[in-house]
Amino acid sequence: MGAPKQKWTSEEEEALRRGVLKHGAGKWRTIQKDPEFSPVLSSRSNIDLKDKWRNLSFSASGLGSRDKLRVPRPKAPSSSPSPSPQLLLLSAPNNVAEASPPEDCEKSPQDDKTPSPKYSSMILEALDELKEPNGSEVATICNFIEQRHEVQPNFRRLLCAKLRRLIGVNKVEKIDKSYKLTDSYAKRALAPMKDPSLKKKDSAKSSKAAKGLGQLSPALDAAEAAAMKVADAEAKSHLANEHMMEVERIGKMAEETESLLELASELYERCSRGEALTILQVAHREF
DNA sequence: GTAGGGTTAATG
DNA sequence: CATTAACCCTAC
Repeated sequence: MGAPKQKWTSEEEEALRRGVLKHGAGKWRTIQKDPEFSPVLSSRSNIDLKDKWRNLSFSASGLGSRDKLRVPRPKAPSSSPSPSPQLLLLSAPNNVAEASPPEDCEKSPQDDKTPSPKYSSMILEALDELKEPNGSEVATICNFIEQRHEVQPNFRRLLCAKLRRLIGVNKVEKIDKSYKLTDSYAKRALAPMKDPSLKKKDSAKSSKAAKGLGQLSPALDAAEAAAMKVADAEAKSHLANEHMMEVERIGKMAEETESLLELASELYERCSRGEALTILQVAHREF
């Protein structure tokens, strides 16, 4: 009818963010009924909240275009004072549980009419198979999948949405125009690592080291740097005794890197919203 | 009620 | 013509 699309206003978006901070992501109905947000979100359903949060999350986690601030909001400090000073807790909506080790690696016979089952698997499979160090562009992925399975004519369009979704769960990362598997996901997906004979570790981790890192976010840079250090340390330690120690150290590093990334996301979010933070606050996590 | 897949209008 | 944001549908 007369309303093609009802775009979200800054107020609605703000209410949603605060609602999630208060009640947590997933409690859409609760947020929508909360007297604090209900006036603003009256025209939105709980599903609308969920969808909007999904878009927001993907935008936030999709690091790549940080130059473009998505805050056309006039931002009036006088009328709309900074929201809840007490919060935090909610890290980012992006790092959700990605528990799916036994991801079905179904071959999906092309003969079988598989209308909906696991396009995600095909994409991950394609990315894994292509192994492009710089990532694969959508056309490549599309082509690859088309060769293995019958897909619908509008598959390319679906693929874009699918990729975005995979990025949302940190299984895929976007580099410029291309997509590739995330380090963390690739590691667990294609590394049984079951070598009882304990072969010597190959130090072929230069795949991404030599690549240009300029377009990655600082947080990811840190992750990459940590990964490189880990790899380096791994190559250097030949002593069998030290091996275990290294493993533990690596695990710890990975942990720290992850939390650092989380922190970076939080900081970036806040800065995007116009909040000012001091180094001291950051150092003491008092924000 | 929620999560996720999928579709369509809108925009660069 | 590719991508995004809002919307819709279905399974759990």
